[in-house]
Amino acid sequence: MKRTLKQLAGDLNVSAMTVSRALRGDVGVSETMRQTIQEYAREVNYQPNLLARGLVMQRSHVLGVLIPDLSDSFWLDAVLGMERTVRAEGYHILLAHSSDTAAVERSEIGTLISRGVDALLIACCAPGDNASVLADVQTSGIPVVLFDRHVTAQTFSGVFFDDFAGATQAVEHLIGLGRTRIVHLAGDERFSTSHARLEGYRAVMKKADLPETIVEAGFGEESGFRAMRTLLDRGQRQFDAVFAAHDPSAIGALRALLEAGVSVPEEVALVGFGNIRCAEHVSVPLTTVAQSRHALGEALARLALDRLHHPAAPPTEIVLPTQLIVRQSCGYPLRSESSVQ
Amino acid sequence: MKRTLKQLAGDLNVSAMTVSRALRGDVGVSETMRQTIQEYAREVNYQPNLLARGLVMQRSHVLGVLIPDLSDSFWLDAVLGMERTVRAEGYHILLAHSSDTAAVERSEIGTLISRGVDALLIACCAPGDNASVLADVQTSGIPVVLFDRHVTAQTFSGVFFDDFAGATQAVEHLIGLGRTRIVHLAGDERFSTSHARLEGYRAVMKKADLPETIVEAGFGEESGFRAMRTLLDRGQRQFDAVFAAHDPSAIGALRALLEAGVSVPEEVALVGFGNIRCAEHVSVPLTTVAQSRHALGEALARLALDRLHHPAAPPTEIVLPTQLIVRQSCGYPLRSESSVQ
DNA sequence: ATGAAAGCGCTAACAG
DNA sequence: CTGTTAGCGCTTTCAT
Repeated sequence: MKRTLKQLAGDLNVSAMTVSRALRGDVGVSETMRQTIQEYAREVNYQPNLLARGLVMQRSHVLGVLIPDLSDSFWLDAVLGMERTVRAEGYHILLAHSSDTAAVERSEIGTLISRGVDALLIACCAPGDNASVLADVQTSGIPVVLFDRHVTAQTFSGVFFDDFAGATQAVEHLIGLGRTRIVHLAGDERFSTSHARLEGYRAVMKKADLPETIVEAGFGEESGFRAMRTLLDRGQRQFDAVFAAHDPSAIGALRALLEAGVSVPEEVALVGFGNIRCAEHVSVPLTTVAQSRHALGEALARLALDRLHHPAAPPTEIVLPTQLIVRQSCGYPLRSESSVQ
Repeated sequence: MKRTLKQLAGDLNVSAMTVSRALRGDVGVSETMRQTIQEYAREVNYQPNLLARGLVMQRSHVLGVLIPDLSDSFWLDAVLGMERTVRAEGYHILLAHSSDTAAVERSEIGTLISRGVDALLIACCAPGDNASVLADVQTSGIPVVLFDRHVTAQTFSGVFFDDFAGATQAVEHLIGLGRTRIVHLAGDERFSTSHARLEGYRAVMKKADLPETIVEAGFGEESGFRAMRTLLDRGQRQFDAVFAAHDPSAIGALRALLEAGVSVPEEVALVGFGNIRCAEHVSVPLTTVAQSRHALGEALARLALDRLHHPAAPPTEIVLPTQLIVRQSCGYPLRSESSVQ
């Protein structure tokens, strides 16, 4: 049976207010009374109704997190970081996902607001379409903080990786290993991350006075595979290295290369971006640019909580560094990672 | 500014009730009135307060899902299946995770209840410790449905895979390929899944009159690696096949085998369980027992919704089949999977 | 230190 | 078809 505060009060012959105060550790209750009430509450396994509390307090202690895709561990790892951070402060996370669809994103934003979230933490899948919606939310008094993907049309607070620097690091590494004809498998340019990685590649190639080859290769393994097949089908191979904007497309490209009899890294060096779990397991362990997803989540959660307490603070962007993880696919001297010790 | 029903009513000079009815498409509102109200609501971007609605209706249209671990894509895929299924019926999911800790699990159950979830969908991480808590929840009128892991002490409704049959399939396949000295890398026996897989192995081995070798190898890659190292360190190798209760431990074992110079599948055949994403990417693509995670989620969601509408229905267990995915690690004639088309 | 009254935003039940 | 009253479970404010 679900018990209410009033029932407890009735059982103990005190007022609901006294029970409420005792249970929350509020002042104005005698020590003995508090003891009695808390003990009884535990005994009957009383659970406060947080909907009711949220209604009257106008604060649910729930943060709404909206990500593009539940099946991408990148987002989940970030959410895990947020979760750990906010749990310590008594907040919970209501997780929603947009399936990378602008309309769904809009409707999910609405639902989260409806459910009374205190702030909205969002990796926006449709920066173009939904910027104004986010602005509305912000205006209505609910803090909005962005992560990983920028929304250019407006200024929001957020936490992002230095995708540009990560890309330059990767490409410079390839050049340092003597590669000169480097292809970039670009992601979807509508996302700031893909765009920044592309720009990083271009900046380094330009500075080194090397010719740029850019192929749109999306996010996935299949599109990476197809992009590489297209490149290979052009006849005489005209590249000795590949920098992919996303690990899955790097892995797809790797498969296409190996199937075509091209040796990696001897003939073609390969670097990805993201350090997904499979990256170290694929047939040629993948060199890649790693991002600390937990750090992303933690920083974002802190930013959101800060905005909750200081709603008037100016928009703040936090930029997190990336790290190049060198494995075999880029042509480093071969050494087994797991043979350490 | 967040608007309320009453404000809308004031703006339009009608009663709150009329607005409420119009917005929910309830009967008893003239067509023109409905039009006017809906239009105005859209214009001012009204979002109903679902906390308030939930409070009065005693039904939040939120299902609480509790999983052991957010970073395991197995659970997330199942949640995705649930999400798709319940969204169509206007329900949302409040996701919580226990970090595989009994105490956290208990407290999360409490929080979910506090947040007014209509049902609890749980993959219990501590079947022993928390069975009574779940029973209490059930008694309090909130349907409890289990998934993947059984809780033996009580009878609950739930959806499970046929782990026993999956294991027999795997072991029989190895025997069919001529292997006779088959080792089982067992998971944690406290979980019904690990236990069922072990029993499946034992049943087949017993029936075939083959000697059993069982090694505890936990869930992870590292523990699988160590278990295999221990086996190999015993000197003369005494097995020609390995059936691991979990893919990660199979992958760890694979690494140990290859590092020790044992060829897979020639000298030792290997079968895992779970078909994790990396399974097909590892250096020797892994034969494994696959589970349809989305099917799990969908079946569970349906079961939960059904229990919501028929609270008195007797406990029902749904058992889902598994499927053996044959790749190279078990010694099937080598053929590239990806060369199709 | 304790209690009574009022109301958060919404809907069920009844009235007109 | 529309409005009024009451109350979901809780907390704030003001009494006592």
